[in-house]
Amino acid sequence: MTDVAAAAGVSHQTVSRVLNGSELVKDETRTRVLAAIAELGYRRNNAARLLVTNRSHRIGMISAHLVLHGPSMIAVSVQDAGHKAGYDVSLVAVEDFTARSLREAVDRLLDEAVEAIVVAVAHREAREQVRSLEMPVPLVIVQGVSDGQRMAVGIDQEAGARLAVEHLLDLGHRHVAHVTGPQEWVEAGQRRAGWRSAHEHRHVLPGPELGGDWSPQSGYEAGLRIAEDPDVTAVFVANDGMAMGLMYALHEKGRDVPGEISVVGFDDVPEARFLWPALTTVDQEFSLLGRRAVELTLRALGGEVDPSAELIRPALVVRDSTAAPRH
Amino acid sequence: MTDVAAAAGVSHQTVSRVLNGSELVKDETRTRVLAAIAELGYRRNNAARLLVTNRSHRIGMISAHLVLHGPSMIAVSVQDAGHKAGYDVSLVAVEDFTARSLREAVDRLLDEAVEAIVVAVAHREAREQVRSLEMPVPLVIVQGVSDGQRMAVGIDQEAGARLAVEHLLDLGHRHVAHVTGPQEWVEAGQRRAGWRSAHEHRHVLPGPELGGDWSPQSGYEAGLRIAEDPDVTAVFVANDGMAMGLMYALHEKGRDVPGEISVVGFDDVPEARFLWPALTTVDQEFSLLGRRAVELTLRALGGEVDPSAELIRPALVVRDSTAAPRH
DNA sequence: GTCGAGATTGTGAACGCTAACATTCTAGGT
DNA sequence: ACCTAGAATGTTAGCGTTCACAATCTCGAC
Repeated sequence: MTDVAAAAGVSHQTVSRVLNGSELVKDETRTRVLAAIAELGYRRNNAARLLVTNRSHRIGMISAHLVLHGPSMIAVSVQDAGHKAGYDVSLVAVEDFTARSLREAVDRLLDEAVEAIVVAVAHREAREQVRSLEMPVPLVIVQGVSDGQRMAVGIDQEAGARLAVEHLLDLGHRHVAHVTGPQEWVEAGQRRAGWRSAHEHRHVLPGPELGGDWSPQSGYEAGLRIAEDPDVTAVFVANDGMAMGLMYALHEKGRDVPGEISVVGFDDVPEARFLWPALTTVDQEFSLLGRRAVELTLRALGGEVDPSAELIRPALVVRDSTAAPRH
Repeated sequence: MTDVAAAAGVSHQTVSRVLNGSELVKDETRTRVLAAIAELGYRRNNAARLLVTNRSHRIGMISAHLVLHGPSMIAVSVQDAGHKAGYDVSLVAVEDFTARSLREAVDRLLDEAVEAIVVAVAHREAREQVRSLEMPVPLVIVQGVSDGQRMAVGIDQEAGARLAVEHLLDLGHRHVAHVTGPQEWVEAGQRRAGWRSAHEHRHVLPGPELGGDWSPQSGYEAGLRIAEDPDVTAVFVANDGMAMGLMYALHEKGRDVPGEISVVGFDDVPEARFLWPALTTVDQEFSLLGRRAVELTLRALGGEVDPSAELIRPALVVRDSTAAPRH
């Protein structure tokens, strides 16, 4: 900066003013400074800047299971929205949810001087651990939150599940079976709750419930069991990956979808449309979620105390894996 | 730091020494300092540190198309490997490959004081643009590189394609059709080259070539055309997503896979095993790629000039979408 | 006891920037 | 010509570290 100042024949402070877009610089001086900057290929040192201003323009994000569709979409979209708002976003992926590994993740982010932390981990355990951590910066929760919750943005999982189940019930199915996600995930619990409440609302008993772990393999195993049960005519599967595995098992056992059994997934992964049959599923608008998360973070950073945001409503995408039951 | 020094009754320099694990501190003093640190909840300011040391312990990565399987796997694995090596990694996603947007991406990273930049964009245009940029830090290319290339790590796409095509030829197919990726991607070109060379090697003419853009939709369109051509008994599709679309089209047209037509994909996405029929495909070890990229970066940072690494060999995963042709 | 080498600790400056205040221009009014 | 308010610019200090060197301890050998 001193060099630039010398080259332009001004003081370093004037250079600083130009860089920060101050009004108090004569146009002619500004031009001269800018020219010097260009000529010298000068770039301002952000470490020094951060040191004195204490503003890093960086927000941190903690994620997990980045191989799964949802988490990775959220990570990308937060990153993107952050950039657009002039923030860098640092991502750290955790592999388990012990107090220790979360503490480490938070510390790593704090060391990077993040101004806020976005937690996109829908694991119950993780959630509690993080909450209990002392946090010198605002903390925003993404994913698996409930309505009205402060400092949190999310998609209404329960509503999504209800959409799926009601669609099936409307088609004339007596009840709907459910393949759940792992119950440690709050989303899994919420989708399950939606499934139950949709049945209750119609005063019918829900179909059988099978446990899964999001993986196609676990869906496959659930499918094998469902194929044996002549009573099941419709299944709501907690994500598209498992739905795929399940349909594979049904195929393998010679059960027709949707002729004998209707299937609804959750996520609307890009492949869903090209499964055979094309999968009816629930679409979650992840990119909007990311934007909302950043927006909320910014509000908190702006001094608003414990802002909250509305849940995003998912939408049902009806394709070919669902039909009325045959009698 | 001054506070800690005061609390421990030493000078700030001694605190600094403790923090940096210097040997020259009496055990007793060290203990006292550590206690003071813990008590005051002190954490060292990295901005100040960076300012004086000029080492950011951060490497930058430029990616694109993070929704696609390959790019996102690579991003995650570089990030991960970087962390394990004690580096933070900043990711910036570019949306197009103009000189301007790449310049911006690089600038953004340089502003974050990255010590090296990893470019994981397999777009020809992007590649050239980046190469032409003045770079004050080492630049490592990941993806779509060729053998022996300096400062680059990659997976041998051509070998992978040859594996796929030879498998089909070995089964007795006369020749193999190919659905390509977009030709702006160097991977797409390499897979295409592998497809051609496998045919040449057997002294047979390759089957028809259809253009795709990685999307299942484009695979679907290619599938529609292939379904009409009675001459095609085997297709090598440049990625699994398009293979899915293609198989969907074949189903729709009543063509049996693999009875009438065999299909091989590329990527081995987690869903591939659960397609119906389960997809034969080529597995790329992305996590290894990420590790190699970081390793190479570290070597360059360590002063080695233009280090190079071997290409990673992909593996064929044979499942149910391929079979011998009927006569 | 005294000296000196090595161990341990301390001191001051510097990294590149911005904040706060001080100084110098400039132009309009008298 | 002279004053003054506001515009434009400059000066100094300090952000929290580490580096280079200086100062002080400690302990064994004489």
